Amino acid sequence: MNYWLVKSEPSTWSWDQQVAKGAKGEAWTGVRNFTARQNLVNMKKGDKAFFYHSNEGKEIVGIAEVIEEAYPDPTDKTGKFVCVDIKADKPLKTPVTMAAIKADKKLSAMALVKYSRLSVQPVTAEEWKYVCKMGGV
DNA sequence: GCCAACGTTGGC
DNA sequence: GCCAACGTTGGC
Repeated sequence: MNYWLVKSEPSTWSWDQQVAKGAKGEAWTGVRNFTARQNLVNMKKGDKAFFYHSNEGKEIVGIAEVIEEAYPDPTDKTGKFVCVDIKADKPLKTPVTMAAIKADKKLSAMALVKYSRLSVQPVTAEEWKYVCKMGGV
């Protein structure tokens, strides 16, 4: 099992919208970056991903699960990019903010801090456990 | 709304 | 295949 972090601006696609989709989930489309694309390709069914709100909130708000592995992104006319399907798993009791992550030595090496522009990032098992604990999950 | 960081594009 | 220019992202 691998862990990931996906980012979305709530004005474009929010955690609440993801939750509303329920168990059938939703395609995670719109990735137009090769590094992020590679991470999508590496996702396996059953992997978990933090759901991060950028711009508004700037915090990890929930946990999603990969329910369909990478396939061509229907919103990409060039055919170069892919998407996966994810469903909302559970929310964090306490959202973990960017400020909290930056302030914590254990998390200061997270891709979220180092590569803030990357929209799909890997998360280590240690980081995963630690953030879950911070989030009260 | 500004600006730094960085990925992508295209000319050579 | 290098590198400058450009565009986009996202924190502040």
